[in-house]
Amino acid sequence: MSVHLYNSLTQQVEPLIPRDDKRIAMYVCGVTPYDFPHMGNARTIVAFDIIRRYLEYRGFQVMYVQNFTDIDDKIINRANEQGVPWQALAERFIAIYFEEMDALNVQRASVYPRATENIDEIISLVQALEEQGYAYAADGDVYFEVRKFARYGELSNRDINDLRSGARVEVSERKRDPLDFALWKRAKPGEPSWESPWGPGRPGWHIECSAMSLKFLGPSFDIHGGGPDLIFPHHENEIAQSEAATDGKMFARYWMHSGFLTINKEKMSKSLGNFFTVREVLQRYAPEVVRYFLTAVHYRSPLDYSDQTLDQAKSAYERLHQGALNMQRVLMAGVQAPEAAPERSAALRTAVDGAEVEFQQAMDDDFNTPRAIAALFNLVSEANKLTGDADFVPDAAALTALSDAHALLLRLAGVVGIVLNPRQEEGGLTEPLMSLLIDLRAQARADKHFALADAIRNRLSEIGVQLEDTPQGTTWRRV
RNA sequence: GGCGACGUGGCCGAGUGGUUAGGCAGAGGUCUGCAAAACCUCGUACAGCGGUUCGAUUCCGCUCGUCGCCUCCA
Repeated sequence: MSVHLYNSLTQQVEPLIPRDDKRIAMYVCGVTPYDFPHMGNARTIVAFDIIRRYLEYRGFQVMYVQNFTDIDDKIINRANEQGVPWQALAERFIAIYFEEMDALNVQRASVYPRATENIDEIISLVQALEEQGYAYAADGDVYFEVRKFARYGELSNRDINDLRSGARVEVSERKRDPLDFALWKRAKPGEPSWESPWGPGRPGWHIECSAMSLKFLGPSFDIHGGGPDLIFPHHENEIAQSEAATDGKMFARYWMHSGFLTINKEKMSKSLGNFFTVREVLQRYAPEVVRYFLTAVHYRSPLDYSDQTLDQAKSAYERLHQGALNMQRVLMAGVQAPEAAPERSAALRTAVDGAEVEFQQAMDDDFNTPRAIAALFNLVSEANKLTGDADFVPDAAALTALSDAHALLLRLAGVVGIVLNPRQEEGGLTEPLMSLLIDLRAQARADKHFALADAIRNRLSEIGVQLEDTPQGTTWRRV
């Protein structure tokens, strides 16, 4: 099987056939950096991070472009509220965006173009549309004439005549039709602006994505993604202006949209005010857990945020993490049975041999992460069955199987961005001190000084360190 | 009003025309000095009503319900 994905444009699952053999050109609408990223932003960005990672795992070379809308009403307004220059505001939140996405283990895109760095391209595109009769200037503004583009509505599956014209669309004296949208906005006094053939102004929202995707990826690039609330009008408008400007060349070949992050089953959004920022959530849950939470549900399904769903994600993540530690513990113990007993590890061997195929089949089917993760749980389960026996002493075959299982588990988890070996502080005193305490407790237990042994364990527990006695000795972890 | 998605066991969440998803929580048990971790066992779920079929949770229709888009929004 090959990679299949759901194309919003055709509303069905299709095989992914890139424009250029093993190379994939992918554009994802990024954020407007005027505030802290919220969990809804993270959901979409993580979804496309998974897609990108999996495509690379499958041997594709991915050119991944993600923009920043760094000039826009929201930025100007927020900067005015705070009394800071609009550039400084955007710069600040771009930096924060990177910090937080890094924490969620989001791989950097190939390029992060900004609207303000591509004003020339934007102006050229608007000019082209004007020359070809799709756009008209009006008093310093330039609008796209929607009714001139016959295929308008194809992505969002709408008939122009069904849209409640004027009822909820921005009404403007300068527009010929309420559906028309701004390509270029005349500058109001005091607003940031750039010189243009229509006078000083700034780009409309939609045009920047067309200009930047065409610039970096060219027409008919492979995948265009974004949040589901961008389908209409943003992506619809992108298609209209891009295809109108390129003689009808298909703009993007596959359109992909993530599902909403909801809270109490309602869409989480800034305008509803019911949002949680990534920062807030990271104060309560480890970044690996948050990443797991965002990864364990199919990217197109709604994902409900609550303490309960996060707690469940935490427990599930811990199981995977603990499973990896269990394997590692046996491998590091360096003990091997003199007698071969390959039948004991046969089940694990079978699981190891099948896991990657299961994982791939799941991911090939429109990036089905829940199924892919189930394959990881199976691996952990088989390894635990083997190492959990009190009388277990690994033979050579078992050590090989465990070593393979461990490597595979970490590698496949990594393909969907789940980190099972969180970075430990290096060069600190923690490790030697812990092993000292564990040795002292072991001695106390051997001497039947259980009160002392339990005191050590309890005091450690109070400071968030959990001791676990296993057949291979005592281990510890933070809780 | 137009368009669309969805309704799976206590919870989260895949999937399929007839065969165990997976996870969380819970109960019992094994191991352990005790605890934790781990392992074993336990839940016969697919909104309702019709239809197609030898057989439907899975296909079709209707009803009910939830949610989304139609305005800035990931």
